[in-house]
Amino acid sequence: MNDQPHILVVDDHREIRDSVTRYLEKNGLRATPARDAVEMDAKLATGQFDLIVLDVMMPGEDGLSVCRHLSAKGDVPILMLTALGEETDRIVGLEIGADDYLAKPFNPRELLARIKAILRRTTLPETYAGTLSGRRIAFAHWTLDTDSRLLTDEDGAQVDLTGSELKLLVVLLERPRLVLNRDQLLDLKAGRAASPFDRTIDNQISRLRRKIEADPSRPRLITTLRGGGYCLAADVRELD
Amino acid sequence: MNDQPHILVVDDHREIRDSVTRYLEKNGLRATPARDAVEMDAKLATGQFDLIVLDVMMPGEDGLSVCRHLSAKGDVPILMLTALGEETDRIVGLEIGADDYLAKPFNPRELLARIKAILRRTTLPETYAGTLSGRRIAFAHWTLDTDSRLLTDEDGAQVDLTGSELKLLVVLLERPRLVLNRDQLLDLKAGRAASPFDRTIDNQISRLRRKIEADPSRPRLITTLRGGGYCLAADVRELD
DNA sequence: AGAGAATTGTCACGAAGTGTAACCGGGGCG
DNA sequence: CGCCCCGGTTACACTTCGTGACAATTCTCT
Repeated sequence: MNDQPHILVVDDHREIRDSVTRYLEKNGLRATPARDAVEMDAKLATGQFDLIVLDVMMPGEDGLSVCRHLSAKGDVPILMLTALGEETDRIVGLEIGADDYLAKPFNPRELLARIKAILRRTTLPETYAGTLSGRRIAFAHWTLDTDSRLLTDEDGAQVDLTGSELKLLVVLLERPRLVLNRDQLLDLKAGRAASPFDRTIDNQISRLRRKIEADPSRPRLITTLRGGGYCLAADVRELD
Repeated sequence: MNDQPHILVVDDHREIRDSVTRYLEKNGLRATPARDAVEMDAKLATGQFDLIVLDVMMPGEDGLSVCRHLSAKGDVPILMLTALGEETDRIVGLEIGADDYLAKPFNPRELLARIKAILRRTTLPETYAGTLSGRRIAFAHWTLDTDSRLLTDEDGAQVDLTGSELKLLVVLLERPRLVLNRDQLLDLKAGRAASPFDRTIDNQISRLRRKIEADPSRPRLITTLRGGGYCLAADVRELD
């Protein structure tokens, strides 16, 4: 069981990425490197992170832009890195949602200190209270209301879900078209690791399909990838 | 069974190209040589690669320019080779998107070590079913929906595909009228190399034909080129 | 707190998907 | 004309999945 804070290090320079990752790990944190915005998104989708260290200057999607997106969602704190030591950049960074800022070149110990400071400020157990309350999510011909645990058809037919069916469905809905294996699903849904030959998720999927698929023997919404896992094959949009 | 990482080695010097290719293969990787940017593009189109080793100095399109294009697409990591050991080049290389850099002349073992390091970092948890999700593709008298894995006739008749039939069909649909041999098909479909006497693809083709050909004993859509491979003989258009 | 109901995890068995081997048949070439 | 190479297809083995049954756990209501 590993409940150390998990840090995602996003920087396009290998040396910085790797040395930061190693340094954080040596100091008792978990750290995962990502090369750019694309890789970052992939890792965010399949893992749980407590903080993102983000370089401002990156090819592809720029750090500032990434930061704006992330902080709009607002669920993971951000520490920005930049080569420019100018005050204006600091202001801009903090304005668009970063939680702190550090100019390159920096002392790794200072980085660590700031990471810990942010974690102290932000570690509150509201992590997934937010994801399961007061949301309405539409996908395929269904609308899900997370408060009442009720799925409503476009014809008005209603199905209610049990707690764990709801969690599993939300995990899938938050990652449409992404292939998730049983380990990841169990981790994201229940926060625990799968034991070998664990068929829990299969069963949950089976029960969920019985409720949401038109023909549960020919699933179209939740598809199976043999040897891979499961995938929500539908477009999803959040209502408010 | 071979799902070793697949490396594309791009260098205009035959000796380097070949010795690197051989060395990587001796050490348990798959490696394919390419002489220049043109050949590289061809191989990328008909194979699935996990990393590209790219020489900076090349006739035709220059390595730096190639690298910029590739990293803009951003789906295959790059290790740059250069004869110049200057720091500026290193920075430039990394800035435009290379994942690592190695100066010639280099020790093959160091190259291997760096390749493995990049692969460790970039092997994502489980990527999008990317090309397999949310698409509708029309060809001949069929329409394929990749989400539901369903082929629909113009009369409305429907056929279900299995996961691997779908993958194979999409590989073909993305390369209409191009002859693909068994190695290429297996690489593109499953990311692995064919073992000698591997009849996997023949079987998949047979199963696919049974589902999509009007007369499976006289295939019109997927034609065989004796000694060559298979070819999708139909026009394809993507719907949205 | 305890009884009963609902939910969830585990086990087991059958079904389906996929790779491998073997056999068959056709066409080209000597 | 017969051999041989190559591809088509069938059969089968092995793995992975789906799901009913039941046990364990949690929830609810008194």
